[in-house]
Amino acid sequence: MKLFNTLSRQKEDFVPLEEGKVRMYVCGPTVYNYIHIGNARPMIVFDTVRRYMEYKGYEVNYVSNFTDVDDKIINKAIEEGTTAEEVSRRFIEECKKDMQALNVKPATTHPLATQEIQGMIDMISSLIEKGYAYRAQDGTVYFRTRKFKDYGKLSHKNLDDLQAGHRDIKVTGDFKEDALDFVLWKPKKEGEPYWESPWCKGRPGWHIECSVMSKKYLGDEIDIHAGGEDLIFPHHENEIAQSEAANGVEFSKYWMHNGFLNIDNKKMSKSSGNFFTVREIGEKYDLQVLRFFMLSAHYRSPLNFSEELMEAAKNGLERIVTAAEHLRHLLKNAPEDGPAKEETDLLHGAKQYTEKFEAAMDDDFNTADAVSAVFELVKYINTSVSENTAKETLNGFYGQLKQLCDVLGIIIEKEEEILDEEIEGLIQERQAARKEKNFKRADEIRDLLLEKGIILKDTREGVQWKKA
RNA sequence: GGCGACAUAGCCAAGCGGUAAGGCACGGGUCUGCAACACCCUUAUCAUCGGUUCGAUUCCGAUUGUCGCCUCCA
Repeated sequence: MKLFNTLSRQKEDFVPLEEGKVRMYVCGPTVYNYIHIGNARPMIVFDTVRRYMEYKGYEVNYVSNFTDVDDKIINKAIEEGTTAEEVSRRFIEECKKDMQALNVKPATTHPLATQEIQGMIDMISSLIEKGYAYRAQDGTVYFRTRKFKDYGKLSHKNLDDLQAGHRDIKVTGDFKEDALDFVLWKPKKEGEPYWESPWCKGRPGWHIECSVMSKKYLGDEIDIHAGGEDLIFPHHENEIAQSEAANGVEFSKYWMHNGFLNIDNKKMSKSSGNFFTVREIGEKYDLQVLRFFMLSAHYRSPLNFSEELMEAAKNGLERIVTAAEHLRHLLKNAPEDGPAKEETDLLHGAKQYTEKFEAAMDDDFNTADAVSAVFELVKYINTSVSENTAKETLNGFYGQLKQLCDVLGIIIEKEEEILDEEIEGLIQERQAARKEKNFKRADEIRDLLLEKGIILKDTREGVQWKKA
């Protein structure tokens, strides 16, 4: 299995620190609102990475935080006349609902920044002891960036260029030793939540949270650290500096970053008005469609979002789900006797698609290619099965399709839905009408059912129905 | 200004040295009472210019265009 490591800017073979196990940390959202569809990309992408690792037999310890203390949360709380704690608690719950609808598996641990303050204080103290951090006269604690020799190794920047870039926007009036130094602990302002610390009443800087939570739940050294590409600098660069300075070992072996989701080829932003929450999209589409859409491109490429593309994704997903439905339908009346030789051969021939799928995923999680393997399998199945296909064969196809879709987090298995008596009766009546060639009545009933959200299909093997 | 990414059919998107996967949409057809589903057929020389090579979409250089990071935005 190869993955692209931002650190080396190359695809590298994945070799875990510990045989058969993966320790993975993904930077989670700041919970001051419903998550937007840009937040959903890393969630979906790295959930898929995790699923594939598990498919390959790794035991994955997957940690993803919620940043629940931050200026934006505090502002929201002030706006609503409530507490930051209430705001973050509420949106964590809402976020979890969205994640469930996107079929993102819950992390092994979802730590909260506010629950890990002591660990942060400990790490900051240790950094001060080692000379990597200092307390300024206003109580702010800064990281001494230039002291950390490897600073810039992830984002491939050198400090002097950074300094030059900063010159025109350099903020004066603070107590930093150097413009590049970043905040580890900041003093509270009036009305803000705060914690006691050796330096002042205040709260942690953003970067220290992830370093601490990663250390606590995964250890000093981890396999994979992931997040959006915008986090490379400064967030992840700073995490590396903090963790490696404090722990004395390499923080993360591999760094993975997803490309951005754009709207009409522009970066999504509230100020531009091209901003969608997952919740909003969910009103119009099953969020499975959003997930499927996100997997249609490579995770490192920018991905454009539009209504047209969602429609295309919806139709494509439908094709896969329909094939699965068809198999389940056939399975109800399938012959029990063992499969003929030809069928066994067909089943065997289908293995090539699983191989193609795995090859794609092994190559830096090429989900676009993996999805195409699923489509090819669907076509293969559609042309291979009929009402005469043996149960065992159908089960074989179904199992294979399901296995691949499970890796992608695409749900093809629906709970057996129960029709109510009225609808059941209408379907029966329509069948009777069709038998008598009373097609007018048959079509009336079909339209009626459509209004009730039931779509009928008359197949060679009988009537199929599904919810619209 | 510094660093980086990308440019493949109407749209989306793989491939990355040996003459272009897959999906959506469109058109034609088979099946079906019709519809839907499914199946079959049809649709590209890979931004431009140069170079390397027996051979390049795939490597190198230049040009044009788009985008991102350098601002606690995933």
